[in-house]
Amino acid sequence: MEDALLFANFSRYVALTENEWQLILSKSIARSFKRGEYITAEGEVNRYTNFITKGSCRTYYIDENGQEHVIQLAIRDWWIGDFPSFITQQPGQLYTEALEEVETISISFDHLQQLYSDVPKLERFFRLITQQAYASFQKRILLNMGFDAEQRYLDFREKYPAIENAISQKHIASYLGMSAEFLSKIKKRIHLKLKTRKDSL
Amino acid sequence: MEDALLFANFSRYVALTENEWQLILSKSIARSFKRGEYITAEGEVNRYTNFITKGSCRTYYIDENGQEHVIQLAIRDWWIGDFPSFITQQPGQLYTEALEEVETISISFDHLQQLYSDVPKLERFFRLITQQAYASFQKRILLNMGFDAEQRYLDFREKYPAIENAISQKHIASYLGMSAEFLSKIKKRIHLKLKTRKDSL
DNA sequence: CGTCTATTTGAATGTACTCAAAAGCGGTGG
DNA sequence: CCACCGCTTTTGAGTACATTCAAATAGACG
Repeated sequence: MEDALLFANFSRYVALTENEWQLILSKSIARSFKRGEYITAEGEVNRYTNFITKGSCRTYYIDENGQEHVIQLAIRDWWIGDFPSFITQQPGQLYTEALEEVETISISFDHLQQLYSDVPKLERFFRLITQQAYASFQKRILLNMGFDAEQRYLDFREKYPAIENAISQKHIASYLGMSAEFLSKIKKRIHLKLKTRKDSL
Repeated sequence: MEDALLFANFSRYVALTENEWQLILSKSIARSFKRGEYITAEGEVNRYTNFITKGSCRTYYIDENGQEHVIQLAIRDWWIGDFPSFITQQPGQLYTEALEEVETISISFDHLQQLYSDVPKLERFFRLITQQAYASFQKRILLNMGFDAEQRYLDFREKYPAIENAISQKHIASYLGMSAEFLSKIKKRIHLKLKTRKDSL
């Protein structure tokens, strides 16, 4: 039913023929996860690349002190998973948790390799979205190094308003590399600034 | 002369025929840079993807306060450039500086697009190395969030001993997201720890 | 409605930074 | 061959941004 969303996603980079699209569909499966269930888990091989058609997830890892760190947040129309594990087909380090009822269209590693051969455009598609993801990771590193917590939050809010509404501040704070308490303090500070500005007008 | 190094680099992921290899070579050019010259610069479109055959570089950006932040360090047998600018062919934000005499084998964006069509294996190669680079960026974000400055330095030293010898501590500190002074203090602290441990044996 | 989790707030603390100055190192020219 | 210059590294003192811990409040879900 949500196939159209996936088709539109592909169409941003490649023009698939009806045959190619049907071939891809025939190798795809629908999966669904309840709130709190895991799409990937530490120590397990991530066998699927997952396109979210409904719900939201967070991908995180747990450091040696038991602390969770959110690597990625994702909502409808995004691809999600433990990418390093998927491409190497080795056990991964990341958990991907459904933050609510989640539905995906997923392609297994083996099917994807087949599809790369049968539908070369798909190889192009994944090269392009990986390059995009790489570029945005680079921007994120850049952002984490050059900017303080408040600026990082403002940038995030501007870039992903849809995520800010869908996902709890706790996870957003972790994604932004700060404590939940500190994010709360930042938001207060920003409110005060805006109010002060209005008062002085 | 250093073509063999590039061929070996390709061979890590794809098996090229002699014809394919010659085709790639015919679209490649050798470039060289003196110490201090720029391979990419802010505001310019990065027209080439560059494979380093000699020397070392750093890729950095300058934030709004005029501070430099090293995104990437690279030596012989690595690919370098302003990736986001290259893939979009839009003006970039990054400087790539030759830290000493540097030689590269470079392929222009246009030639590369042609080669993707003529040599599908090349599209596979770049998909694979981009995925690798993506995965390593992910690890870097993970590392920056979960670990303090000392642990990040120790991890770096273990992972890239060749780079630690080739490139000044100042740039390494920047790459690791800390001030040069602080890296110096960390190194002293590590020495003291080792000495103390020896003394107590 | 009650419980469980998320968010807010405050106080004390710490990690890493800035600034300034001294010491080390490498290259260049007299 | 040595002296000087510029750049990198080291060291110390003071500071700031962000954290941890604890407690109170608010919100979500059954």
